[in-house]
Amino acid sequence: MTDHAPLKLERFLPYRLSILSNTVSQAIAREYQQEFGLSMTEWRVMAVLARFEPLSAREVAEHTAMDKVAVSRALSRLVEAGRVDRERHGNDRRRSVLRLSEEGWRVHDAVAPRARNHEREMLAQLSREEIDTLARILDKLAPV
Amino acid sequence: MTDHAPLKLERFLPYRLSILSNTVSQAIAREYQQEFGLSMTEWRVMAVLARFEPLSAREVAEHTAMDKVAVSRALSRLVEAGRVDRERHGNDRRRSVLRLSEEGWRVHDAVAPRARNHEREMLAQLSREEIDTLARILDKLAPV
DNA sequence: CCGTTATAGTTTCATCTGTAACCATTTGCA
DNA sequence: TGCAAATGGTTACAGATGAAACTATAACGG
Repeated sequence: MTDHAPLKLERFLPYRLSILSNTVSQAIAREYQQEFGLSMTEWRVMAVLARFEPLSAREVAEHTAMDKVAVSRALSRLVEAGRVDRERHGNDRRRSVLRLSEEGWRVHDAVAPRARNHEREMLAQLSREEIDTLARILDKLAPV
Repeated sequence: MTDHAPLKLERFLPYRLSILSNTVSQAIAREYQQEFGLSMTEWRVMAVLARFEPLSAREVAEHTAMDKVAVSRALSRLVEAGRVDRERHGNDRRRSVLRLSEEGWRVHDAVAPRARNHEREMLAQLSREEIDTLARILDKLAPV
């Protein structure tokens, strides 16, 4: 047997990050799905529209770090469900002009507090100092 | 306009974690894929076998936090590729007995240092104190 | 023993995701 | 102008993923 130096997966940072992120995202996603029939991607699109509307699909993609195909699909479901209104841009007929509908706002206002709550529960396990450091780490490793 | 209190997605922790994790994982996955035709899941299975072999498929699933379906699929590709040897357990013929093949060890020994390297590059952006705190945070939020 | 229940692993199906190709429209510039 | 290149967005295809059903074997309780 030669010296194979196997990797300790459970100490390997990319692995641990992936586990944590999946655990958290799936817990949240499951809830949105069950109560509002809303996928994670759909929710991200709605959250961005709530903040910056009106936006084009491309702008939604920029804000959400999703690619344009994913955005297009999420939007077609949201428009179908009557949660987003889509118009054509007056000067550039390629662009869409996207806004939350009234129903979209209702869903947003129901989901947003729950989202915050999930984050709060997560952070409640950490000390003040750990929270600050985590924010700093994320700024360094994944600047938005 | 009523008070809609939209969510700041780019400050929302689950979102940021997901971005970071996906960025890191995809960068690594792409490399393994190109050079060894190895998916992330396959690599995880190999890493665990390297450390604990022989294992049954269920044990691999426990160590990797993957579900048994994902493990089964990864294993069938690895066995097919001659990277893992699969036998039946003597006393319990439901179980498989899994080990890296010689070829599997060769791949492992080529990939493991690269994996460590990725981690090192990532950590190089952080201070000693941030690294320690991050480890502590992960222990709290995603105990393995 | 024998029938029920549990376990190991695979297969199936429906959904999701990423990449590339595609269509329509607009822009840039010869 | 008018034609090539760029842009916004959708569609098509291929591979990945998760839940549930299924097969085979083993364990358990009367």
